[in-house]
Amino acid sequence: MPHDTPTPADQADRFARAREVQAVALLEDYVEMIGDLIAEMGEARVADIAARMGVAQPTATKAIARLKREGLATSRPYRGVFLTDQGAAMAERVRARHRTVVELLIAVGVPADTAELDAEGIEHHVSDHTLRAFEAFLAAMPR
Amino acid sequence: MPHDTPTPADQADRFARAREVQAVALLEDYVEMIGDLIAEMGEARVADIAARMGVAQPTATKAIARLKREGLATSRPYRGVFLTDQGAAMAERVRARHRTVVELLIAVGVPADTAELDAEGIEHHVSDHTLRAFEAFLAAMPR
DNA sequence: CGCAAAATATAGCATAGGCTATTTCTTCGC
DNA sequence: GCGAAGAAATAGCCTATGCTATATTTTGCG
Ligand SMILES: [Mn+2]
Ligand SMILES: [Mn+2]
Ligand SMILES: [Mn+2]
Ligand SMILES: [Mn+2]
Repeated sequence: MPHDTPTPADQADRFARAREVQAVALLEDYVEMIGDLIAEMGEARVADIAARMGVAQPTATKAIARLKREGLATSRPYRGVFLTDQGAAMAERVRARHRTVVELLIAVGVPADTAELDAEGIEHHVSDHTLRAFEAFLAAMPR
Repeated sequence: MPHDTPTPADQADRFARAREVQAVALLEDYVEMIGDLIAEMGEARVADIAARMGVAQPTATKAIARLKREGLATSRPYRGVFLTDQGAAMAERVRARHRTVVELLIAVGVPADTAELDAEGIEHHVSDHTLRAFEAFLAAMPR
């Protein structure tokens, strides 16, 4: 039977899932980037975080407050930001997924710069199941 | 030169792009779905829109107000919702992209139901450039 | 018809995520 | 060591997107 129309409830579930993903996407991006900053510069300062996210400094401060609230980061006033074990684990996972998504896009013919641009949004919606499929596809690639 | 680290400004632009995409994603989903409802049922009622989006009815009403504000839909109180030419054109585009994304996912080995689930979020971040690459990849497929 | 039920709109509330302007703290150079 | 500059925090504002509770309008039926 070729592509049934999904039931309204099915479709509602899909949209709900997309909304949930969206709610954590920002946290994922911050955590990944804070990890990068610590790796590159030894510390993650609010000003650098804001610059890389392309937001105003108070916006970054507010996001960091949320990271702390959710147990992903720590910080003390006027000091840098650090990842908790949980935050570091998320950063690791998110970074690996980001790489895989970019590679998959390139593998199907997307130019590298476009792949990077689109991956920044796409990555958050790639489920574990899909990620494994991407990995298998890349592993099976000629070249 | 293998994958330079992007400059902070480059990365900021990528995040900014992802934020812009996100701002129109909801409109795209509503417009596509309103188009579906009109095609299937002859009209799009607020209650059906809310049910398919998986949100409360006032949430749908509010989203419809935004569609109207942005020139994508029309409606009169207590009557159904209609798409403007602009809204119908967006629905068409979004529906085609949705299909292509699902097909691409399936083509690289993602199970159909997972593909549908992930595509609902992914689609919005697929640029025209990437979409064309997907189409080319699918066209070149054996089978 | 005429009224109850269903559909829709409205009111009012919350959170996330943006912003600018201002205050407060830290750092650094003299 | 002190004062200016720089960094971070805070205050206060806005919009988008959710929600529940309630009012209003339309519809269908006896
Ligand atoms: Mn991202
Ligand atoms: Mn990323
Ligand atoms: Mn969607
Ligand atoms: Mn869609």
